[in-house]
Amino acid sequence: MVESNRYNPAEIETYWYKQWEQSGCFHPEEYSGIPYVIVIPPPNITGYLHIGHALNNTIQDILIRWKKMSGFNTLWVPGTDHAGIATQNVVERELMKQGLTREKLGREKFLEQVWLWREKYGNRIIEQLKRLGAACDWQRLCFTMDENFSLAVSTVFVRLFEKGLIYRGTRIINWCPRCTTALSDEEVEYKEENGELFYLRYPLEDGGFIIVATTRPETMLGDTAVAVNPSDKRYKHVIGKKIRLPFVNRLIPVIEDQQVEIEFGTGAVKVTPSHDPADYNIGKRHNLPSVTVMDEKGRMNENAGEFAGLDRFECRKKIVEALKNHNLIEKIEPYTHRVGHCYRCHTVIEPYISKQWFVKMKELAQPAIDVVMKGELKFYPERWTKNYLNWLNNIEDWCISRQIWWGHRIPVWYCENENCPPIASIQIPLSCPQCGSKNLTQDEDVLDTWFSSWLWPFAVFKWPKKTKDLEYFYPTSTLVTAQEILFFWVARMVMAGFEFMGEKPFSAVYIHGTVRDETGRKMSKSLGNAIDPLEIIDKAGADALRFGLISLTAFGQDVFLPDKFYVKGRNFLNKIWNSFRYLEMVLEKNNCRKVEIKNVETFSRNLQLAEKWILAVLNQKVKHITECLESFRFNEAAESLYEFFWHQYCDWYIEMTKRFPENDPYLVSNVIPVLVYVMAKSLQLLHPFIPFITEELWNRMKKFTDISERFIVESVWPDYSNIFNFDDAIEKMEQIKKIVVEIRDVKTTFKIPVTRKLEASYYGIPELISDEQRQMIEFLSNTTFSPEEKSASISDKNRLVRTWKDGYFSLRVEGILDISVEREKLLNEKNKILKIFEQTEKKLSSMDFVKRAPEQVIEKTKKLRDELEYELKKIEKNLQLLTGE
RNA sequence: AGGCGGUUAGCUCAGUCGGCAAGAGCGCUUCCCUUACAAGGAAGAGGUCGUGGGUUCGAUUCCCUCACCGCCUACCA
Repeated sequence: MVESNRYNPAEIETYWYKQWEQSGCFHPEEYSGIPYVIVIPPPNITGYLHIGHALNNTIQDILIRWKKMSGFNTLWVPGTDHAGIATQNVVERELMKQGLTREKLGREKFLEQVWLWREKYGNRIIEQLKRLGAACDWQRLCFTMDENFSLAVSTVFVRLFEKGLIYRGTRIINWCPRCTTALSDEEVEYKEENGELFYLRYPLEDGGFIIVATTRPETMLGDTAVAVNPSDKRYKHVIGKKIRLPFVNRLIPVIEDQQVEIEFGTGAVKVTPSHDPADYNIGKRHNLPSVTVMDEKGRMNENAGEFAGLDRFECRKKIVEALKNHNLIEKIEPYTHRVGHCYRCHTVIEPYISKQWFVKMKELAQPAIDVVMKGELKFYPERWTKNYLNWLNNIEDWCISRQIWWGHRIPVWYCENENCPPIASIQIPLSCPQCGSKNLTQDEDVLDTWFSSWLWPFAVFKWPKKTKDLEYFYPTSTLVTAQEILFFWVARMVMAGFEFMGEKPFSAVYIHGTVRDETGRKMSKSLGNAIDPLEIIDKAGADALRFGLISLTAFGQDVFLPDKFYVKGRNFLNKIWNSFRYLEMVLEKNNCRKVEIKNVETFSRNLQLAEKWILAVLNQKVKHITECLESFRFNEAAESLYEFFWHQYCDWYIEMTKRFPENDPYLVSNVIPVLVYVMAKSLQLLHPFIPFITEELWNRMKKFTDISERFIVESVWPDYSNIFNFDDAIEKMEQIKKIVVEIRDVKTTFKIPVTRKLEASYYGIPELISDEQRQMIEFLSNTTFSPEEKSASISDKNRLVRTWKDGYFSLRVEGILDISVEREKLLNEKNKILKIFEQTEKKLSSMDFVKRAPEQVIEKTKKLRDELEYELKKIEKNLQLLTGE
């Protein structure tokens, strides 16, 4: 063998990916057959491939490759998301290094910079997906800011606007003072924080105090009331009285509101309609004025009097100080509470009153609820259904305007005449339909990025154009995603699918787990706990990464990745590689030119036991693997294949075939074809999981087989076949394996190297009667067997006897045997089995059990009892033989 | 506060309909560089399946309690 005995993935992976891409084998052009379609959850253009992407895309790749091999016309549409806020932040940071800001540049120049950045880095993650092996159709690569996609976005906006489902309104929304934009409710992340609860003494106009509790004393400057619960007796006497608000000297009333909790704090709450969503509601109910005390950057504004100009947190300190000086703080308690943060920059969110665009969601949500209720759209695992429905049933309107520049500009124009209604239009309107004025200005804001991604499953096919792609590939089949974007994205896609296509966007949603580190935290760069998948690809190859990831990730379960998780995959690849080298060697030694594996008939006649056995086991695997894939149990499939290939095919079958001399007729006519056939089928079954090595080896097989497909992914997925239904062969082989293990065990017990050939004789062992079986046992246990006529005699220093069924075998050993080792071992074994035996006996002697348990179980238990009994007898006998007792 | 998930070998995880003598990989012990593979081979050790109840002939599996870990929803300032 010239080639390395270690598998080196680097070159092979690069080579094959290029071949796949150039051949266009992932690019369906025909609109025939049954389509199987996946749209990728589009990663951000700012993104790097992280381990979560690796898992997400490996799963999609497995599905696509398996379905393609199963005869579907498969399509996996890739693409990226423009990620408005995230991308704008990244580019702004770049600019900052040059001392520039977007304001200095101006909108147009700034957007030029973003596009430049996008050209340069926006496809970084796409290239990384290729390294993972993703079978995407790159010719259909899509970007949410493509011309077509933008058309889809404005079309959707205008349609919803005209339908009255989009409106503009002044409301309290989530505001990020760092990104200076509004956010939707979903874009706020709540984190538990250790803060303080301040008890403030608010002076009543006519003397005395009322004490209110707050976590945000700086907002007091915007207070317009103090509220108490109407049934709170403590405060009955102050209702309607006025409070002189410190620092700003405003007179504010004490009011009653049901919403106030009597139990919390002092039972009296300060009301700041401008800076708290709950207070906003109280304000609305009582017609309270709103006083905004901060600007868009989170700094105190002119309404904050002496505190104007201070940052909100700075102001908090200052105001607490000032309150203390005026003896207006009753007490301060430590307090943990949940604080909202911007999901893009993690700045503390400020509830803020502003004019924004909203989508009315209730009506849109209904079909998305119905389709799941009817079972026409299913979640795997099923439990997500509840989360999904719960969110949709309690849905709030969606704030879609963002005060940033990067994104789809809101397709609305305002007439110079303020009395004219806003004009929503796909094209730039030339004049105001109301007054005819040509002086129109477009809304400054852009749309939430998710307002484009919710159109993904049909916009990728160029909707609203009526394309062939759209007609044939929509609706898609399976969506593979993580739980984090169930609301952000999945639910909204379902709504959009019904609203604009009149049909669900996919019928199955597989939600996989989140990859976490060993402490249970999400892997993320900022935490510094991330495993970089690219590093692993460099080190061990994408196949190793994929295999490790998949075999550790159970159905919908989160996974804590240990840092060496890829080792299993790496070692497995090496095993496959070397077993293949062995095959090549055997073929060469036996001058095999062409093995016909396509026509099973050619080699499946007159098979001996071992060949029947491995084919039968393979046959069972084929069925099992397919079932696993159908139910998203990828880890089980991967594990099962691993076990079969390594521990059945390599450990036993290949080893067995080594007993034949070169050019043995049966070896050439049957064994080698079976070896090659099982290899080929295994490669196919493994291909969705580890595409690169299987492609390489598949192609190498063309030299000596009738394999002709260009790529393994174009071959046909193995099918269960009745021809290989050799159940009895499986049973017989298990017996043979047992004898071999028994003999090896004797060798190990006495520290005899496996390599040392032992002479042995036997009596009354049925497995040793057939030539084939005897040869296998002799070969695998490295012994020579000759029959004995008489019954067993006692073990002695040169001979060790072990019973087997009604017979025995005895091994001749040179040198001294330490009988005590064997004795101890047997005694231990005996104790262990005795316990289980007694349990089983007890079970069987119980009337209840015999009466109520199903027949099968009773049979099984009896069989177990008999087996244990036999084992015990065997050990007893072995002990006797050993000691002569 | 509610909902969901988890708790199985030293570590990371499997375990479908209740019927196992409870599995894997890594790690560990002993022996072996046997011409496919030391990223390997052979033989092993290691678990009262988080706690306490219940249902059942039988529970790691189903039900309830509690404990701890994690996640997701929620306007208690």
